[in-house]
Amino acid sequence: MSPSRSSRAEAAAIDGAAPVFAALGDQTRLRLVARLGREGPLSVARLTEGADVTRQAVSKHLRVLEVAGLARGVRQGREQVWQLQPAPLEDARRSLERIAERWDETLARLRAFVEEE
Amino acid sequence: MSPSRSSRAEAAAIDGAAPVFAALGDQTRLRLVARLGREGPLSVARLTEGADVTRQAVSKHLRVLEVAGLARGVRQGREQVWQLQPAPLEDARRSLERIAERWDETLARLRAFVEEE
DNA sequence: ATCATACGCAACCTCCTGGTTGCATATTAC
DNA sequence: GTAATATGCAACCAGGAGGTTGCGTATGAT
Repeated sequence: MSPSRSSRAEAAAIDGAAPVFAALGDQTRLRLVARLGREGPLSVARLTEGADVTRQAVSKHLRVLEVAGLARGVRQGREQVWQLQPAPLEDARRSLERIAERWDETLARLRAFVEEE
Repeated sequence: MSPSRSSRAEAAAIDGAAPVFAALGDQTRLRLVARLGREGPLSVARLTEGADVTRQAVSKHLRVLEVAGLARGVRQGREQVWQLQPAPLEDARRSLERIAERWDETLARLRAFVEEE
């Protein structure tokens, strides 16, 4: 296994994170995610209350979240109930952690380099 | 100060996070961020090597990152050197943490509710 | 049986995004 | 001074994203 810097696996993880961030990168959608986070599984209708767009728009956004793996919807009677899928959220969070951590290392290296002059 | 659930401040934090996620939600851009994280400040030219798009495209992406507050570029002679701006990255990470945490609470509540039946 | 509710599908529209190419400009190298 | 390098600016283009409206359909309530 190659050393810590820039492994294939890490590059793949980063590429995989992009769609998740893209899914989170819309205000309406991020609000949906936040609401699902604190109010638990919710139907499309209930999610539409409080969102300032049409039910159709909400449905579309939920579909996008589903494709990104961030949420899942199941039919219950005549309503479809959506819930968060925490795994990809965690992965995304870890990606950010890695990048920030690397940046700290980089800054330390640069400082050391400058001080050698 | 209001209690922990859904404060104005938190809502604002979430809304503010969306543009950051949007900026990270593009593969080319996320790769740039990752590279800046591990290789430190880099010029546009050096960032273009290794990116599979034009220098112009890279420049545009850097501009987007700048608007989102994620990176900053300074002129040094004839080249412009870009570096990461870790604060918004941290904020975004914290937003995800909050959502995940809330989700855990929600699940716990639901489990308790179901068991009461 | 009828009515209301909750939803999906499809068409459509507008605007933004990611990308390119061409040209102009400032800086460094020779 | 001249050539090469590093970048910015502007125009342009194709496609996708977010949104709406209209309609159809399944489920639940009365």
